Amino acid sequence: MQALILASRAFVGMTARSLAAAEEEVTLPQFRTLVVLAVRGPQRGVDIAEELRINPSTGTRMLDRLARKGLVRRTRSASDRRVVRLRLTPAGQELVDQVLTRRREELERLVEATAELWRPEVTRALTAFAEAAGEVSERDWWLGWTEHQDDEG
Amino acid sequence: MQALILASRAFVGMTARSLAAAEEEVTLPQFRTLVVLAVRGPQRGVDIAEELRINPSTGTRMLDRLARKGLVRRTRSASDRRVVRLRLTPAGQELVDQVLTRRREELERLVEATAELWRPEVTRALTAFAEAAGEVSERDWWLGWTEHQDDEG
DNA sequence: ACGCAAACATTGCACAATGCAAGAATGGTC
DNA sequence: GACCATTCTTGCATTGTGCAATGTTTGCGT
Repeated sequence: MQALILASRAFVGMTARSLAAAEEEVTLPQFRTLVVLAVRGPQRGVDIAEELRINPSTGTRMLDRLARKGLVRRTRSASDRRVVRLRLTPAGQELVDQVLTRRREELERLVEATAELWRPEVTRALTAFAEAAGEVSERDWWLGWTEHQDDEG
Repeated sequence: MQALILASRAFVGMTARSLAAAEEEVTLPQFRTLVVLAVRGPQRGVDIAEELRINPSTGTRMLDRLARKGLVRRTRSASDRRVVRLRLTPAGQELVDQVLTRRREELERLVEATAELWRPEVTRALTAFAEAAGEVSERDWWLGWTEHQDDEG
């Protein structure tokens, strides 16, 4: 169990490091917003807010900031003029791509370095543990980190 | 590797749930501050700030709020009148105790439920993984969660 | 003893993130 | 057409955050 805690921590640390690249351009909540748009495609404001579990008003202002930075674009829907359609600009897409690519590379490197560890009995044990520990939703998972999930020190 | 991701997620979800009890009284950063005081004992403001990796000014105001809630107490040091000594009030101590106790119980329940999983080869694999993934500092670990590390959905 | 630099806490300022409540615009229904 | 629901936005309040400046105190060197 202690070993699992250690391993979880290491895994999380790696995820946090792969995010560091983006933190000069956007904050973590802003990046999460971008990821929603990258993963789900153009969305309505209300859908983004729901996805991120934030109040729509918070979403509006988050998107204000992202639009100001040139990372998302707002367009009023013609079919339903209440809704605002949000989508990534090329710059926003690129930012997300960079982080996701980096993360994937880190993960691949790690998989390669530890391939021999993942024997069936190990993965069986982890899966059983996950079941015993209970369910956590798929979404939100890797997005839910604070800036302070870092190393140093 | 996928299994480890799952297990990590489950573990984190459990941690987040054990924090939920406190979230009606204090925010997560506030709770982290309380934990520092609980774990390290009475501290100077500057030490708390360093421990939490925040600016001292942020710490001052965080402690303002906690003092207003009656969870910490400030006393000017007599030996060095520059420093302010912070310590938990009984209410603050109790709040931390509640959460930590709950977390410990959850962990014990989980250990018990999964005891047979933790064979030597499993823990060996996890430890090796942690080493390969790189180091993350001991402190900050379980404190570094946002409120959004929840389930539902 | 004096002065000066360092240490510590705080305050001022700016900004991001957040929720609730209210409002404006639009769409759909009866 | 009246009414209600949906969608977004704005106003207001609060927390969390950092940087810069300030005030107080300490310690050191001369």
